[in-house]
Amino acid sequence: MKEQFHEKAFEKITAEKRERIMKVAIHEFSSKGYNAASINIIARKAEVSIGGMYRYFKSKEALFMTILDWGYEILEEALEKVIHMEGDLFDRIEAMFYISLEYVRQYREINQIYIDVSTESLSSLANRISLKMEGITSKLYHDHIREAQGKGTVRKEVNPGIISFCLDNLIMMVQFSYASEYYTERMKLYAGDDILGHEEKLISGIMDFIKHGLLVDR
Amino acid sequence: MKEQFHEKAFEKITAEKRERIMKVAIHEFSSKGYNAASINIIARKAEVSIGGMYRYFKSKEALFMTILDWGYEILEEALEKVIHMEGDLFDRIEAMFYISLEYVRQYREINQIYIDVSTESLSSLANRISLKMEGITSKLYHDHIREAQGKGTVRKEVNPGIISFCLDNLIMMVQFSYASEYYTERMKLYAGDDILGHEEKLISGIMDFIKHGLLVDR
Amino acid sequence: MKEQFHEKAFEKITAEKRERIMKVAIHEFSSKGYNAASINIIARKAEVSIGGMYRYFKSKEALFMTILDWGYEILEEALEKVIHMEGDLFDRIEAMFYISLEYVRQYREINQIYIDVSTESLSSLANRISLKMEGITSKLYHDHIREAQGKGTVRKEVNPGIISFCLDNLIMMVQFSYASEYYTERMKLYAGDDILGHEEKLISGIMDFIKHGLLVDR
Amino acid sequence: MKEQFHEKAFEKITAEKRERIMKVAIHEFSSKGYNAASINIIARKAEVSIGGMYRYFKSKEALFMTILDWGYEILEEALEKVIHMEGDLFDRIEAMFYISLEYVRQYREINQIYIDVSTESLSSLANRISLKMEGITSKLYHDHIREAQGKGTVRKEVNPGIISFCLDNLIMMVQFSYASEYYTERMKLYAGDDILGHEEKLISGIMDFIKHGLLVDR
DNA sequence: TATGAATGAGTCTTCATTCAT
DNA sequence: CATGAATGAAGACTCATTCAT
Repeated sequence: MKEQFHEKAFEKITAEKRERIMKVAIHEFSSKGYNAASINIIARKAEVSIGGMYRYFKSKEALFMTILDWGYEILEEALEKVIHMEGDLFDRIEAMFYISLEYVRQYREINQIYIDVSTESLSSLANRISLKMEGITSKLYHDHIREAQGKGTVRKEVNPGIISFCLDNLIMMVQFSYASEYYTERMKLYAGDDILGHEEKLISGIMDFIKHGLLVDR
Repeated sequence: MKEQFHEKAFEKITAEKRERIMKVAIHEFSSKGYNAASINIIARKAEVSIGGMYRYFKSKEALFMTILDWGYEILEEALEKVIHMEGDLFDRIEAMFYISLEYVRQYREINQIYIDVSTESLSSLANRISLKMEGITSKLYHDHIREAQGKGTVRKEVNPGIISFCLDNLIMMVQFSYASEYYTERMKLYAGDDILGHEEKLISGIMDFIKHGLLVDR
Repeated sequence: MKEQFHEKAFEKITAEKRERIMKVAIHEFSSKGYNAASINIIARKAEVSIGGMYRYFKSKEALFMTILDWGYEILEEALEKVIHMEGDLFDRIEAMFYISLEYVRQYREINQIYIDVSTESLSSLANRISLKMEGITSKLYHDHIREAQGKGTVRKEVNPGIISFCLDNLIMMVQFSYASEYYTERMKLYAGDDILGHEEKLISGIMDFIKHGLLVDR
Repeated sequence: MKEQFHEKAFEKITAEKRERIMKVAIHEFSSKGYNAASINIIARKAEVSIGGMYRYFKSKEALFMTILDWGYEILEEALEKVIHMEGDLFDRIEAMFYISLEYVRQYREINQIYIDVSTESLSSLANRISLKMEGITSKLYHDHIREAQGKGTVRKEVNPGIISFCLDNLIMMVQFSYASEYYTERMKLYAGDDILGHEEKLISGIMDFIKHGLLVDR
């Protein structure tokens, strides 16, 4: 039974209105951050009365959580594909890169919000939700690394935990780099100004690094 | 000629007072985030008059920038060691990990603030400052990777830009993982609960991955 | 022809629903006070639609008045007994004490609301209702004091008006003392912590005082 | 060391301003009750900025408590006279009536606020303060009743606790009757419409009742 | 008749900034 | 120079009441 952060009233309004509210709210939170975002402004921009807003969401936090949750649901769906796909460890990792990229392209603002959430100041509740997802992917990496070690393709000395950490770091940073302007600039600084628009090159470069890092020496 | 974010008056007060203000401000910004932090509270806690605060810093933003700047100066000093150290690429990378770790341990709160800054919502000016540093390290990686390729130790196919990006991502994420509670939890999820306190193991695991990822096949 | 504060619609609903609304409303008003009480919350808790609420009562005030009225009706019934009982002045006074006690025990929350009403801030209309009752009892005292003076049992110098006032004050304060926590504490301060549960002692002590105060010297 | 409910800043402003704020606040609280009173309105009427208000008082509650406290201090001073006066029990009781009357005439609105405070809904903290005073007077009555019993003037059977309770009830109700319109109406109902302006008659009537109620039979 | 969605003025409170002293 | 009093716009949130369905 899923935890709900919005009130039932939010489900009863027209899809158009619901989406308008979410869109405006996501934009407000992503561009100003949780604290500076204003419910009153969101209400005005979404052409909803303030009282209405509070019928849909008990509090500012509830609205924020609803957004986080919605974003994770979408990401979860996307990850389902990786979980059930065929192929070896590296196929999956590569798929993860492309899915992350796809996700950030479609939902850039949501991704910016996630970066915010990782901030010390945001409520631990938000943190916990946000970690749910990581639990799934970490297990995914672990299992497939072990499996590959069993098959003899990945080096025995490799520590699955530490490598999972590295892999997710690499993927997450690519995602961040496409989500926030700051990280985009940073990526351009390292990988070159022309990296934008050449994502396959970026990913194949990283995959090459990963494969050599993990595969048994030939 | 360095950009200054504080007023000259700030330089004229006693070092003790200056440090007290910085300490209190850093704590306030790191624990509450930029928006929720309050200049009035900082002034009160630092036992400085509000008027004084505004004589030292034109605005809340200026105080924030001063903190960022100060943090980067310290980091810069630390990085100087890596730039001038002897040893090969991998020695330097490893040194970077340890220096980052040392830095985050000594200046945890500053590091939390940097995480905040990478957020979309904080002014692009802050972003620019924060990127200064990355410029230096990216060049460092680039140069040494090329050098190592020249010597024949690192594989020719390796793209120095992309790998620089990967290396810094790995280092930065270790740093984040020790700075913010959120990222600490995440690291434990991937690398195991007992990773805290076993930093050499973590770093040697990552270094092993990096070396295999870059070295020519034996 | 009784003044009605509710709409006719309120009489057409089932007794069960009517009582549920009254019960919830009494609880809300007594625990939060008139201003802080919320019609919307009362509606929700009583499982009545807001629109319904406003069909039964024109306004928050009308609901409040209905409650007051209902409470007085019950008290009135109880007082009927005293009016028609046999016995002398003092029997009646004592009966008043016991009836008040019984009333406050059964309808504690209503009594708390009456305390509220005596407050300057509540509308003068509410005040008028609340005074209806006092008119009856004051006449009761007057008449019986005069009668007793006629019979020679009560001292001639006694001013019936002033003594009525005193008697009702003593009775009302006992009632208040059992209705509100504040007045309970106060009573314990004066009459001793162990007075609760020893109401006969309290009342007989007061009656002794009253009798000596009024009776002709023997 | 007295508990302070206002901020130090409140002591530093001019007496004129301080009194203006108190006067306006007392009027607002007494006429609307705690919940309906608005700090913003108080600020506007007292010609103080909202921010200013909050520099003087941490919260609405703090302002309210400051008022309560101030009222009690004045009452306390007045009661000092009774404590240190010469005369027997009845002289003191009579003095209490006159002091209460004087107090309510000078500080009618404060007295209305006290009536409010005894309401169930107001914070227990306010209640505690408000009970401080009663502690003093209850002891006063107790002691003097016992003393009079020792001297043989007051009947032995009289229970000092219960009688203290009665005495204070009678005094308090006179006070209430001059403080709130509701209680004034009620008093007129019992003691006659012409009782206003004939306070000596009222008090001597009550005193007669009390004396006969307590003195040994002659 | 009955519902409950919608409204928006108004509540308490915070805080960056200014400026008279 | 230095202080800290003063400002008031803005924020999250509540609630009596209306009205379309």
